[in-house]
Amino acid sequence: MLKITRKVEYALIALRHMQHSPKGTVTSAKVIAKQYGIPQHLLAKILQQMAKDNVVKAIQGPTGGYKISADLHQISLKDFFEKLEGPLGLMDCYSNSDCVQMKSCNILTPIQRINQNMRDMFSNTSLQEITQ
Amino acid sequence: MLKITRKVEYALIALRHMQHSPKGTVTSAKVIAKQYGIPQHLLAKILQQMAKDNVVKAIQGPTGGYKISADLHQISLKDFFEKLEGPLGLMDCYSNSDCVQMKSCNILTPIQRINQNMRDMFSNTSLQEITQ
DNA sequence: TTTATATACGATAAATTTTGTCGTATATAA
DNA sequence: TTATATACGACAAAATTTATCGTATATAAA
Repeated sequence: MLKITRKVEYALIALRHMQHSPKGTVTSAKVIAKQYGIPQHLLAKILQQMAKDNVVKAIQGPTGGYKISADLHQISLKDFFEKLEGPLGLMDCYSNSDCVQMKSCNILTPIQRINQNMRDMFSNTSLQEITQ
Repeated sequence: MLKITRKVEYALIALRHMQHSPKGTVTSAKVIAKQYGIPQHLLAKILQQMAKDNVVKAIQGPTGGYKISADLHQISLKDFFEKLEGPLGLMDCYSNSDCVQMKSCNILTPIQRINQNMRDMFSNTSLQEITQ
């Protein structure tokens, strides 16, 4: 419980790797996958998604790869997580709302408080802080 | 990602229910299960575990059930979560440590910081605050 | 003393989510 | 033209979560 997924983990590893590469460098999914023992195809898909989200830029063809295109200071961890995994919440009822127990649920409000704390925490941390 | 499990959810619901019952009352798993639409057998097991953890006390036989036995002010959400689900960490490497990528992992330190923030947050919240 | 109702607990099954693979298409540098 | 990269949907495997089942034991009440 309360774990980040491999998807997010791999994304962070890739970002941090690129952040520490010489400026202007393009890094292929293959290189990162090998270095960190990540399934190459899987990492590629994650990088593709980040490209769609305008976090990285993809360069095709041989000598192609990815490079960071966003200002990581400007992206909160919350936004990053949500781009990759959807709405952030301790329970599904926050994003889903089709819970039949809604009416009788007695912990909605209290959980909401913790939830807000968590969201605040991730809102106040930038991607840069993680990958720097 | 970053979700609490049903197990924890059900545990909190049960605790909150008991907390709001007249003092000295014993509540059976059945009653709570029915009221909140929780699988009865499953809830029973969770309550049994909480009994082992000395959070509630079990009374056997007909008219039996459970009642809160601990001072919920004294139990942090972190301890409660960990009693039910084991060590709390954003990634498995904190509890597991048999990760082959350990050496090459580049996000261990940064993740550790977030992790600590999360643990602090849950350490500084008492069960009472949730169930009150 | 019998019966009904509760907890106790291990085994197992179902469901869901996460994680990873495969195949094919397209772009492009050499 | 070829080799190597991204693009992307479909699918499969694995892991985890969630739920069920069966049987035993305790005990209050009839």
